[in-house]
Amino acid sequence: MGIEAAEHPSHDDLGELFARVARQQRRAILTALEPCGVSPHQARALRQIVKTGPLRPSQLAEQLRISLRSTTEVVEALVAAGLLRREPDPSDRRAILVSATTQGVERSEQISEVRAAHGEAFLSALDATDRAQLRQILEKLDHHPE
Amino acid sequence: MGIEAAEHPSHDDLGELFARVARQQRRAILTALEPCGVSPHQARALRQIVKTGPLRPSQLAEQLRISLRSTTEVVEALVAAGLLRREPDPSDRRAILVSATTQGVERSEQISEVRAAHGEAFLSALDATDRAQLRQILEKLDHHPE
DNA sequence: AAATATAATGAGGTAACCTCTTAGTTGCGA
DNA sequence: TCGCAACTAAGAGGTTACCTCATTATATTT
Repeated sequence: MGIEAAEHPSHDDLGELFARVARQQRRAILTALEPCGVSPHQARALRQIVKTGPLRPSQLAEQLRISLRSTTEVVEALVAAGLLRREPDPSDRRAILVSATTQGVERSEQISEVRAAHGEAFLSALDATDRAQLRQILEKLDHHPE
Repeated sequence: MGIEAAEHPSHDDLGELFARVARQQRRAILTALEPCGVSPHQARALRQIVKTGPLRPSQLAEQLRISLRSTTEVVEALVAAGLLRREPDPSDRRAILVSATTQGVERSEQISEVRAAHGEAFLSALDATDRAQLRQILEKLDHHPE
């Protein structure tokens, strides 16, 4: 198929390498985040809300690129933890708005610190150039579905 | 905490971008692999066995960087699908050797084709230079735990 | 032979998703 | 203004890809 595909298995290998590294990263973050009492997934959602302000679940889903249903779930967990709050959306009674509680904002800051302190273990293997390159490449790979 | 952390959220963002792209990739592969009747995880294990020849579960675990228990699981599924075979290891009766069946080898080839054909949707957004860079960076990030 | 280590598996759990269905609410066209 | 399609979120239930801890069978060391 590809010209060089037979010589060295570029595509397949790269994909698997990527998947493997992603798995390792996920695990590292999971461990680093443990003392914060939130999963990586929850941390991402919390962070997004803190960053953008109150959102509807559907908007949050869009921004996190996950399904609406999964968003409901994550929000639920964060509400239970007292980090998010659900309020009715005044402009549409079908909808709700999810916003961060004071505790949520604090926790989000704590999470950022923990991540920074932990060096994001993972990314600390890269210098600034690598990180910039990686960012560029990842941005090419990040498909916004609309 | 980092000097530039306040100006542009380099670490955190990059980590999340990475996670997001990884998730998208996982989904793409999952879909692409559906007609092959194996999950991405299973495909990786099968591929490894086909590539290296018979292995003990513990060796496979090491190579895939997953726990022994998870390996048992994946092997089980592939044995059930008729793609792998368990045989006693003649040199140690506690151990078994996992090897690919003829069907397993064929399926592995089919999987490679499907992946190539599907363009690995994901990686096709990158040119050769990007791919080479990405590979280098990922190799720096891939920690072999020993 | 007894103690210890090792190989794999059983039991059971978690995170991070998913789809399909259900239940209000809205808004629009007849 | 009545009726219905469209939309919002959540309930029900499933899947993938992991994990740890306990158990069983064998091997190795003492």
